[in-house]
Amino acid sequence: MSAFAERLLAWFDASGRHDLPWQHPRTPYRVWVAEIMLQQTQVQTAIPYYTRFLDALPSLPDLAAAELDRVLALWSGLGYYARARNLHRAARICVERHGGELPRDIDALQALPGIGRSTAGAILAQAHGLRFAILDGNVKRSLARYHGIRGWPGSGPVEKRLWELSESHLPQTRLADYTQAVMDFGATVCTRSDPACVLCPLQDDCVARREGLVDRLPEPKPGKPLPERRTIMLVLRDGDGRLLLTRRPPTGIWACLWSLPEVADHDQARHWLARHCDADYDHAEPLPVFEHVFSHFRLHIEPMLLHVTQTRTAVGDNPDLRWQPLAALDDLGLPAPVRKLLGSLA
DNA sequence: AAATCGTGGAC
DNA sequence: TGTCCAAGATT
Repeated sequence: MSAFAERLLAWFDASGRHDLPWQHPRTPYRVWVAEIMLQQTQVQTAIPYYTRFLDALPSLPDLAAAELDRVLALWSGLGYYARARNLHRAARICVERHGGELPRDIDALQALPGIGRSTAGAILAQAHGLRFAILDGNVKRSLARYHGIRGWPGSGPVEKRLWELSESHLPQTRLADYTQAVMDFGATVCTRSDPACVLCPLQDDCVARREGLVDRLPEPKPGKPLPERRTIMLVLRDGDGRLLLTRRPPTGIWACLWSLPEVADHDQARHWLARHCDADYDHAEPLPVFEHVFSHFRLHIEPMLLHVTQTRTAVGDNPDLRWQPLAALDDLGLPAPVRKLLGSLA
């Protein structure tokens, strides 16, 4: 076994995390949901969502049988909602083609929507003890430092090299513990800023440590300026404390979530109101403008509050439009800033 | 290969 | 405050 794996396993036994929710019991379904939920998401952020999700949908068949709206409601606030849609779709595929279980075959696993190479490896190693590597942000950072790898880890050639290194360190046994160990190590010792090199079990062989490059590796992603966009959100309220929501299209930002009607300008707002509820836009009350920042653009949101009486006209028989009681917003998947905005109305 | 896809933590 | 980026995948 490589010194890398041997020392990490010893470190894990003494200092790793052994009480994370998905470790007890460590079933394939529970590991799978955790791995998807933890993509691009910190452990601390995911845990409350995870416990709520497993409480509501404790098994894969439960997930497959659930409505997508319910799954998105459980995911609401976590972001990257394609993860929830793919999780739901993959569960139904498992019920149809794999006997209601997650396949153990790496190719069948990776063929499921939302499961890439690293997530497939993490599931097989943690749930079944199989000998597959992972390459998440923790492992990329740790290996870039340990081996002194230059370049941004997200670039093609560097990522290819890191995959080779990750596989080269795999032990022959204890794959579940080892996989948890490398992630714990990156999250708690070999951290992005101010890593605990003094406590590091790998410090004697770490190239970055030896050459004084710890704070320069891994190299950062080339930055780009954030484009700015603006939108007007219509907050339509009826006399019974209900709000008019619209289901967003199946592609693009916040796909399939329920949100407020959006228009580009005040002229479009008048047209929208004339078509749906004949409310008087001149009586609209501008609420405070606020910003919401995505990974790839910044959105300026201008909410306009209106009181509506012609509620029947507004909905018609459009299934993507509904009046939702303020007290029942938890039943639907809403974008985080929309949930916050509507929550402050009460 | 580069864009797209959320939100919040941490410095 | 702005900036980076976190248990990445998909197109």
